[in-house]
Amino acid sequence: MNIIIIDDDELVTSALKTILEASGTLKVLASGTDGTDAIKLYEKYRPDILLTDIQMQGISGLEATETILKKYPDAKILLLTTFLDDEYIIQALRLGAKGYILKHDYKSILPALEAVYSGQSVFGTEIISKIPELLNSAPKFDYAYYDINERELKVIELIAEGLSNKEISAKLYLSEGTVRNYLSIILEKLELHNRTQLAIFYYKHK
Amino acid sequence: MNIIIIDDDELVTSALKTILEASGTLKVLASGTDGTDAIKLYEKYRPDILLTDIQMQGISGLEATETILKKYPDAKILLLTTFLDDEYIIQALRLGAKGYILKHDYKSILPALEAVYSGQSVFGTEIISKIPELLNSAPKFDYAYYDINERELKVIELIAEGLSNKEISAKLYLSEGTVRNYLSIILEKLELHNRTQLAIFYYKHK
DNA sequence: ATGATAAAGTGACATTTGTCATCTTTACAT
DNA sequence: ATGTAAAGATGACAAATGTCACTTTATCAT
Repeated sequence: MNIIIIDDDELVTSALKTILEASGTLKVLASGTDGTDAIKLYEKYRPDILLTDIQMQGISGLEATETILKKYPDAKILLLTTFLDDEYIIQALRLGAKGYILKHDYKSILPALEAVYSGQSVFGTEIISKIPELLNSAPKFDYAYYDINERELKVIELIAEGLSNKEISAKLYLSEGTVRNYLSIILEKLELHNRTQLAIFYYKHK
Repeated sequence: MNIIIIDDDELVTSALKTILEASGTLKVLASGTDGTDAIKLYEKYRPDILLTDIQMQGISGLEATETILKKYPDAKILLLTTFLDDEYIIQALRLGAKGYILKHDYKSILPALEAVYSGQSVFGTEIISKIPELLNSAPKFDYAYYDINERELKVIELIAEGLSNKEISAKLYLSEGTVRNYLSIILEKLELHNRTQLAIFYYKHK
């Protein structure tokens, strides 16, 4: 298995090279210190796997991943990073990286490389279990931003359950007219035109 | 690394035992042929990893996974199966299995075990890229089941975009009255009461 | 050619929805 | 205590929505 290692810190790349090659199962073809190196070296060597840090000067590991995968969709890229950042993880999943490993989990690196080499994808257990949240919480509705208060929010939620104004008024101990007024105000704030659009908006942003 | 192997076919378990132990890095503590064995043997040996088939007589690998994880939340269970079945995959992800490997991908098994042993989760690349769909398409709307035809479906989609009957009629070159009739029929078929509920239904099932 | 079936339209109707201007009540800050 | 907001209510109204019973038109198998 031939790999390329990219990391900001040359101490890290050389340490990794030593450790990984000691296993006897792989060869480090080259190493670099930023996204530009990653792209150049990938094109030059076409390694089995590119092992790269995310946070780096200039072009990040994620940007490099995107560029490389656009040109070589089968590229196997394993991301190496210091911490679990939801944004990074979402990006990594969307782009199609084959793995996301924490640096301090150094014992995981070689097994992860082996698994990726054999065609699998490797992510931390915490990541797998968090995927549903990660993907749902993408846009997220900022009620405060739209100046929606508690009461109005309650009305929105009930509309999003498909209730009529009358049913909502009963549930909230308000008169039907009041509910209508709330709805009218909500629609204006959100720049929508009817309750159906509101329900749709709610499901798209929640 | 100590593991237990479960598979319907004893030929498979013995072959796996031979192949895997040849690596010199792991020991097969025991093997069994169904979900009951899986549970019993897991409790008896508490292996580092339980490698189990899904389809088996009696208690399936997924049911065994659920039972074991309920009692031992930290159990590392790697599922082994013959094909990619969306339902199985969803279950596996929900339950918290540490991996899902295809049997014919025999070269992946050892690396996957190593990666799981080191604390990672291993899933096929196809699975990772399909996760968004898998999680969204969980219940899936069977239009045919509800006896919804092409035209009606189109109306549903436009309502789910928040359009009014008038706008829909313009888009579909129908009269507004006809659109109203379609809606009325759709609501009856789906046992809903208004267009907002229909939009919600659409987003929940698509 | 004709009868059956599906697709589309009409008109009438009761409800619901959304908008607006205008109260009443309550709270509460000064 | 007094003025000013906020929360809630009312009533009136136009427009949109949903239901129903029919009619028209087209299609197509026999």
